[in-house]
Amino acid sequence: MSRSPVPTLQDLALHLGVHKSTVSRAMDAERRHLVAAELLQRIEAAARELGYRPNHAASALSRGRSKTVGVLLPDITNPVFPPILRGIEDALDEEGYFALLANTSRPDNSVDAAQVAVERMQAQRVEGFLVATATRDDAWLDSLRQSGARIVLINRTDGRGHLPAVISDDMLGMRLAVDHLVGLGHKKIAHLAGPETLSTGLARRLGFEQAMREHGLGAKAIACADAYSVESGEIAMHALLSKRSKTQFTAVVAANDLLALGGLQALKLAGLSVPSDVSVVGHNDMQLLDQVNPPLSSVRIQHYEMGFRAARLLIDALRERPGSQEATVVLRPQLVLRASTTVPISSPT
Amino acid sequence: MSRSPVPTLQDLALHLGVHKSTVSRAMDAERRHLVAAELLQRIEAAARELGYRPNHAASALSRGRSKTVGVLLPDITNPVFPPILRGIEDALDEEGYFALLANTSRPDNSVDAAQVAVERMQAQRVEGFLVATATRDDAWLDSLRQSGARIVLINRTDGRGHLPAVISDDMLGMRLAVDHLVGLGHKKIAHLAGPETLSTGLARRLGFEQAMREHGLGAKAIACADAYSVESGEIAMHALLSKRSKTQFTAVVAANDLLALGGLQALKLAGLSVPSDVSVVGHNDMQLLDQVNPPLSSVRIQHYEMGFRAARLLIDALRERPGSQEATVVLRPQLVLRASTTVPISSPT
DNA sequence: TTGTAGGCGTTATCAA
DNA sequence: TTGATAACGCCTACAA
Repeated sequence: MSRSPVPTLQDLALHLGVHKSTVSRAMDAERRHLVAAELLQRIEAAARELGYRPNHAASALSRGRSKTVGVLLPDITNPVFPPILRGIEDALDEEGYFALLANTSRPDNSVDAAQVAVERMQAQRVEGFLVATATRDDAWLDSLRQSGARIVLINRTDGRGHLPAVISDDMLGMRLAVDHLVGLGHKKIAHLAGPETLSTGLARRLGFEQAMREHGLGAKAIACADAYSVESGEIAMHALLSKRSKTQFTAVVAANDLLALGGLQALKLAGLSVPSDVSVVGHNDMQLLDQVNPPLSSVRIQHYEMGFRAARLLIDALRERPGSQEATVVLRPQLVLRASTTVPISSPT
Repeated sequence: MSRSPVPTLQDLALHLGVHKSTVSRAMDAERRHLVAAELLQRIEAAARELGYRPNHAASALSRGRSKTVGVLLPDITNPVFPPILRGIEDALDEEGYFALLANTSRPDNSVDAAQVAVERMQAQRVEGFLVATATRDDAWLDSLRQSGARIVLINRTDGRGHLPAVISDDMLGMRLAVDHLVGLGHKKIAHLAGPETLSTGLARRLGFEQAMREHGLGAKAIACADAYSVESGEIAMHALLSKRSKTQFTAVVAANDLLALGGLQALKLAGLSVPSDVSVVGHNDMQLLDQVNPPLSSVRIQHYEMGFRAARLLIDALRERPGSQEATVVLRPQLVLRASTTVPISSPT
């Protein structure tokens, strides 16, 4: 039968007694119309029969497009990223692209993990990058940009706004949370802030402060967690509680659900109950938040949509569709109310 | 300077006044020693200077190896898969491989999503497949196998054991749960089973039944959920409760944490408290299980390890390292005790 | 130790 | 509408 395990265009051509470039044309939707209808039929039949599979590497080499993009994220194990990735892949899939994924946060040499990943991706000739690594130290990102790579950021912007990005309106998210609590009657509201090295940590803290200002309230009670984790949230909440006699807060807005969860534990330990003593609002609305006790109110972010839109933006840019080039898309978050917020107690214990 | 945006071996060779095959050799760790030390230095310097990046498509075409494997899973959004994927990628990374990912469960044409994905991957000339789609209807898998593709299954085996796989010992997992409950004094134990169409659903149910048999206990109270979801768990638990006057169970083992969570809700609704009225054990030990109320005991599965080992197995097979060829690796689960189990009440209400 | 020649499978550009 | 030819960038003989 066929000499190689998987037949090539040449094999097909030989089999049919036509030239391989004719077969090549028949395989390409864009140029198929140049082939006689009857021949086209025969070619397609033969392709099916012999089990022809296009060789992507050859095509990539020949036309210089790999139909592949690099995706950089810290750790797919972090629950915010799966929906983002799913969105990315669904969008890529529609256009016949594949994602090459790299988890850049590694236990060992976390420093240049991103660098190394980028280089491997460049060897694969990815056509662009989707960067969701959310950290604000972007030395490698800068050099990547300067090398002329196409980049779309996800869930954060670069300092100077040079790069297109798809982000959530973090300021608005915090405003929604604060507005809700103020609407319930809270005046002393604390903030469990995320690390300032992360753009979300910073933006949400600023959003909190601004929202409080808009209501004419002070934003004194702020504790910064040094990571988005339950443990850090618990520690930060302890810090907040130690000053509570001064600040007298009756509600807490956390920069992240994990922090809120940690905060919940610290509150319980301190003998305070949620929401009757202290109301709590999280951020991200990650899965299973409705299963904790009490079910946690949270600011929901459109993770899937972020990924999807970012991938579309990148692909459009690769096609040089004008107008989508330098865009930054800002998605609206939404407050999801559950059982962790209520009217404030008359006076804090 | 260089004529193309990214220089090729040829460009480097010209720049240095040597032949491109010499440069090629210098770039390959395996053949670097064939190049004069001093020349090697110059080549490396020039490569850095001109910003040379190997073109993967070209080398893939030339040597017929894409350094790429396909990963099929239902949905990265399902919390069991991120650690598996992370394990896969860490293992692939070590060997310079990339994963091409496909989420095969799609809202629309879920039937042949896997087929389509496989074909796209074959066009990319993936060297093998890691299949974690856990469903037991494997028509496409069969044909894939027969086409001679290298495959390693994750978290399930095929019916006839034709394919190497990395799985968790589901029977043992259930035994751990049952042993624990029996040790506490429970005799009437119910099972919240998963869908029988999934290998894990079936295996865990069988494991449950066998474990009960070993203790001389009957396994009558079993309700099958039709999906691994909180809602299905709640429904199945309602079914169990409706017969409770007959079965009088004092403990429940769930095939999955989500089912257990749904079960928890149904129990609460029925006015039963966990663990004082009914003990509950989940399965998978997914994240945040320690945050629910009460913190759920669960059978922990080595997800990351499953992914890592499976990827290694595949790579080894690709290298035809003997002995690793047809292996099936069975990993041991572990019971993680939290607050959802205790001694049975003297007589069920 | 280095150079030469040919090919991997596809696409692009002409020419017929 | 089809065929011929030459890339694409790298690798692998083999020759020097």
